Amino acid sequence: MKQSRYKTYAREGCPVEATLELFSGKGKGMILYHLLEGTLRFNELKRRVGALTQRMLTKQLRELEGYGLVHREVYAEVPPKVEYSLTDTGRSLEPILLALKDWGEEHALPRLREKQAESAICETE
Amino acid sequence: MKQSRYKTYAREGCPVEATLELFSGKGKGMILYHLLEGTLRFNELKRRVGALTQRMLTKQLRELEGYGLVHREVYAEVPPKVEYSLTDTGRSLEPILLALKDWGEEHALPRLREKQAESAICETE
DNA sequence: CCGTATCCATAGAGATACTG
DNA sequence: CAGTATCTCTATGGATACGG
Repeated sequence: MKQSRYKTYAREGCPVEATLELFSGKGKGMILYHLLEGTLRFNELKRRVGALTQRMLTKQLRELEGYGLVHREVYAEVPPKVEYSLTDTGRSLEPILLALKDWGEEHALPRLREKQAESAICETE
Repeated sequence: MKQSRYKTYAREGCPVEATLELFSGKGKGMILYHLLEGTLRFNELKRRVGALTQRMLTKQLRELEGYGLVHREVYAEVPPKVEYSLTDTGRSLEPILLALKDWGEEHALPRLREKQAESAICETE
């Protein structure tokens, strides 16, 4: 009855999809990747992540915290200071994040540039 | 000026996000994962992927084809026969897919079960 | 067998303004 | 500094039903 070396997972409980869900939502990949560096304050993260609105950054961070991947440390100071860091579970994603980065640099980015070249007619501003 | 061993990527051109975009859309992870097995016909894929409607499966496959990750081979027969397989680029995602699967089995699935236990009050049907 | 076409509901995300 | 609060728009995906 051997028909596959890979286990067949249906939707409920597919480990691939379950893991991908952690990254679903704009910017989660980037956030996690930048936190590999170490602890970052909200605005440091915001600067690194670039094109994410404050609202979105907050939202994604809360979700990541909910997953137990990110730790949020609030300091009772004025002005306010909040630091974000990876939990152990979050850090265990490092191999995945680095693999995503490597693949992207090798395959995805070159294509993006092609596409940008195609549609370079617009938005030269 | 060393401040990070990791390069700082803004949104445009972040390789992590660029790679993640390939997986965005319901079922893409699962589809790619199952195609690691080898060539599959539409309905074989449908069975493995389980809770994906025909419409969605078609849509995701078209997008993956568009990314150049999946090859679609149509046979001019009656009844129709269409086979899907990974391109070389698609196959190069294998390390990522396996890493996602391994992480999921170790971390994500145990949590899912917790959550399901919590909300087990509803939908026992 | 392998899809399209259509309609509809919801979740995701942008812009912007305000606050402890 | 580090967030909420709205309000709006679009993209995503489910449920059919039909077609080559």
